[in-house]
Amino acid sequence: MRLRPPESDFLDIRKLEIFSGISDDHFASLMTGAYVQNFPPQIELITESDPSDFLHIVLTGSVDLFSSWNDRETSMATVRPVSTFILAATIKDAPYLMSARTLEKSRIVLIPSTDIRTVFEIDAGFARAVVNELAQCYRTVVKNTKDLKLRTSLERLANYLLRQQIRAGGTSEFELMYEKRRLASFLAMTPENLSRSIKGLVPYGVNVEGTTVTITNQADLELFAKPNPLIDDYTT
Amino acid sequence: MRLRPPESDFLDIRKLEIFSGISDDHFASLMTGAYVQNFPPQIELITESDPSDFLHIVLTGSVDLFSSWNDRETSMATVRPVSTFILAATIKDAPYLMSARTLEKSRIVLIPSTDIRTVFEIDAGFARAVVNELAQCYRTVVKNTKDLKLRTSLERLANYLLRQQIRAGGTSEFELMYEKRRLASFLAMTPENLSRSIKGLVPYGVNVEGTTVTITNQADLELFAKPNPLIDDYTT
DNA sequence: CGCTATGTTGATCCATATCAATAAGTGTGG
DNA sequence: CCACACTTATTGATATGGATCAACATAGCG
Repeated sequence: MRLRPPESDFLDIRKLEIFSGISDDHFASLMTGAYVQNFPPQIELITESDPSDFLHIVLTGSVDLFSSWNDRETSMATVRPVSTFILAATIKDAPYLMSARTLEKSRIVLIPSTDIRTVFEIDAGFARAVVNELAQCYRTVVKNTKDLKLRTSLERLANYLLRQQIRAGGTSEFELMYEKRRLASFLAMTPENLSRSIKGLVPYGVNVEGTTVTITNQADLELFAKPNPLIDDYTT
Repeated sequence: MRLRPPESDFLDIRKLEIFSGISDDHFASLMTGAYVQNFPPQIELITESDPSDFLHIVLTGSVDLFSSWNDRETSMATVRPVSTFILAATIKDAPYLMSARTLEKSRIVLIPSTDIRTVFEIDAGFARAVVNELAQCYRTVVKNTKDLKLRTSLERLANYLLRQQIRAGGTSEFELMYEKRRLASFLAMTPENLSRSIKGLVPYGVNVEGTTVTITNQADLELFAKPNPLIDDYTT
């Protein structure tokens, strides 16, 4: 079951922002303890409240981060290749705040948290990169909170579509990255409400057929959505 | 206008978690460039989207972090002594995502962001402490998001009161830390809704007179609120 | 003191959730 | 390859949490 990462994965991981400043030695020693595994879809990789034993890296596929309370569940984020997740818990040696499950067949690297913390203590370049990654994560969650607190669900949907459009390269037609059920949960609405909201955006120049989104009136949609870099730009 | 921090402040700052691992030399050099200022209440210290010129530290008083979009405004957090804010923006050299205003007369230290970034690059102990602080901040915001997405406003209020009770030392009677207007905004509700929600908690053993909260039935309140460390414990 | 901002209460409206039924995919095994 | 089961998406009807609007009370504050 335990498999060292092969060279090809190794290179993908090395290219990650978070390993940009690490010494080759320290990187090698992290890889020595690392696992790589292929998971089928819908596998729960981690469960909230569990101790954070591994830093996870998604090489291929995608992973849903979600949370539960009192029989309710909500999708918090989707992790796509190549990026890490559960970094904060690993660093703080604190329990996971979110659960994670594969959305599709996914290739995941697991690096023991103790190894991460050890290298973090002795490799200043790595520590700096971790700070950058965490600062990025923090800012993303803050933006998300602003989205939730300052916008209605229709506005959240409109801005979400504009963000996806940019990720898809700015074309007027693009595909939804995941199923509407979970999109609804991510946007803090019910599936029924999402269904109706999609229709509610037709007057602003949006058409959705299945998973295909077509922006028929970019100007109108932007006028309605009022996208703002301090909420919608996930790169800064 | 520019004032070096006097010795007494200096000591308070030095004791901050974030300066625990820093060398005396580097700390001294940060203090050399630092300002200390007393601000009256309701002064806007920073404005979202502005470049992050200073790391701020609240010595006394309190500061509200808030955000706006499309003529709406929401309170994101309250910073109380002695702690820093806007660390992520400082580290990333990115624009502020939130604005900040004093709630009361407050004594604030300002350390030029460039100085912070410089020391951060050369002082590994400081870098590690920054990581810890950021990881903490990140986890707090994640908890906040879970609170928002998984709970109704009544449940958020109930859990907020339980958290405040703990902060106040666990006594059945304690004071609300700030005005209801802003508490409502922080909890993502209107003042009217908060007013009614407070009444809505009477059946669960809560009485509020002015700013004095009395928990008359701890068990009932907890049964209703279902507090959870993965949402409500801000220390882990 | 009065003035202004904050808090409360009531009436109403609206966004969104919930419940229910149907339709449309999606996957599985015969 | 199709039939069946099962999940997901849509649509309609209704309920409800919370917002809004308006009036009044209260409390800080110059």
